[in-house]
Amino acid sequence: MTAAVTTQQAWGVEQRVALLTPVPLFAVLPPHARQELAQRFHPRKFPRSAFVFHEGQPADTVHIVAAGRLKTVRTTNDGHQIVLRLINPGELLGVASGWGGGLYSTSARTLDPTVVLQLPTQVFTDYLDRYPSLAQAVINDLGARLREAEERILDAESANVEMRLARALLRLTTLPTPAPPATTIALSRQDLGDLTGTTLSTASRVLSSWHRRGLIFALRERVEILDRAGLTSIAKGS
Amino acid sequence: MTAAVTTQQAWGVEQRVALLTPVPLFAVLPPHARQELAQRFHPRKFPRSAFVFHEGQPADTVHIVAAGRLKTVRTTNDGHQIVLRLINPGELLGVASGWGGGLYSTSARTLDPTVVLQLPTQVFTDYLDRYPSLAQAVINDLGARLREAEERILDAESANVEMRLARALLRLTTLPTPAPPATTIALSRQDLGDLTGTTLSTASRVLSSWHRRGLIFALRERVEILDRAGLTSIAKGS
DNA sequence: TGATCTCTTTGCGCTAGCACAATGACGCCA
DNA sequence: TGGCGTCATTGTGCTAGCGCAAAGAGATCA
Repeated sequence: MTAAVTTQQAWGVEQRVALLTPVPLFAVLPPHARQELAQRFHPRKFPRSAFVFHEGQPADTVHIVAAGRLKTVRTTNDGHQIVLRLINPGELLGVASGWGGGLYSTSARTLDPTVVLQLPTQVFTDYLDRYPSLAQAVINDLGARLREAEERILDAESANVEMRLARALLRLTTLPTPAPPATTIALSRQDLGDLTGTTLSTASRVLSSWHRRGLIFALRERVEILDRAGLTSIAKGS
Repeated sequence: MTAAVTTQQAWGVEQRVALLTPVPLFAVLPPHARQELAQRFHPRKFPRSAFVFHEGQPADTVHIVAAGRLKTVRTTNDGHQIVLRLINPGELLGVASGWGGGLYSTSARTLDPTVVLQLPTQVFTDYLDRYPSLAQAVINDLGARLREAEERILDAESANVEMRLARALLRLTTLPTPAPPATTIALSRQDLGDLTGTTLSTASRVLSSWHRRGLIFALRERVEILDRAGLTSIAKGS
């Protein structure tokens, strides 16, 4: 998953292909197409907390995360930050944001030092035209993201802060493998708040309370889940 | 837009094609493909307040609204209703809901007497494979819906009830033509509440207040916008 | 080993808007 | 034209959670 991408030079063919191989979306491409595509991505490194792009910029690039993590954020008029999506290695970014010569509707910012592979949108759409299976895979992906977004709307409009936070923690550790749920969430209280539509203070308060109750182990920029069942019960509304 | 579809019998070739012609998504198809596709849609009529499908059912059908209006809704554990999307004539439904043999994640219910054209998902994906331009159009559409959904998340998590309601009214009358904004919204207070994540009571209270202030004209199951600028100012947070 | 910076905890008052509920208006059908 | 069902209005508490703010841990770097 997190390939050994630590230097800036040396992007050999095999290395490039190796970065693309684990990406689910490109699994549908025949090997030679994947190899060709790998050549056209342009790798870039970003430090922690850097912006990969800003809301309002022309959306002319498709990005894929090779290593590290990103968040997409929007800032409201009154200075509020909302985290709309977290993006892990292997995931695509900038596909929905703007298509028809549009602008990015969010900003993208790194959570860790991150390597991103960038591709001109035009090239990507060419591939979509040539490989219907890739287009179908993209449709699949967007459909899944749309369902996630609707889930979030539901949460935001009907669940209280405790439920939203519990659901977020569970989701963040369940994605997307059907196998063993993770146990650690590496996010600040601020980011957890921005992700659940609450404030730093409230998120901190709730997590502290859960820590005291033994549901989680709360430390700096990290939450360890101790009692999954307990959180599930809170997520459902006690 | 609302073709003269009032009888249940008599679905001639021209009539079927006429239903498909104004659908933006199918504009990219060559005429013969559109004609062929028209033959495979199965038309169905629904009375007001009827369910076209229920959350949890297998998502094996793609729907297109020929006349009338639909809403997609979800009911929360505590009996709350949330309206996730309104669907007007010419729009597609069931594309994102379930793709990979999934289930509908929402229920779809008519707001008016409605005619829906139904197509097996399998047939639709076949067309996606054969016509890359259709696939691109679908990707476009999903992208736009994703941006709308993110906008709604933003609203839900950062705006107060007045702002959310004002924004909803403005959006409902602006979509999607760049031309003259409409002035009437034909929705009950309940639906407006379910659409903005508030209650019937609160929606009613706010609209009454705006009515008194001359911003809107509020009557049964209908809102007329009188002062667009005033609403815009509220939408931005006064 | 401090100095400093970032992240977190916690207290306190305040209010938006929900829950609950009764009453009133409108429209449809026989 | 009266009766009934649906939709809307409005009143009265009550509380979840925000805003503001100060003080307390961990990290990081020289």
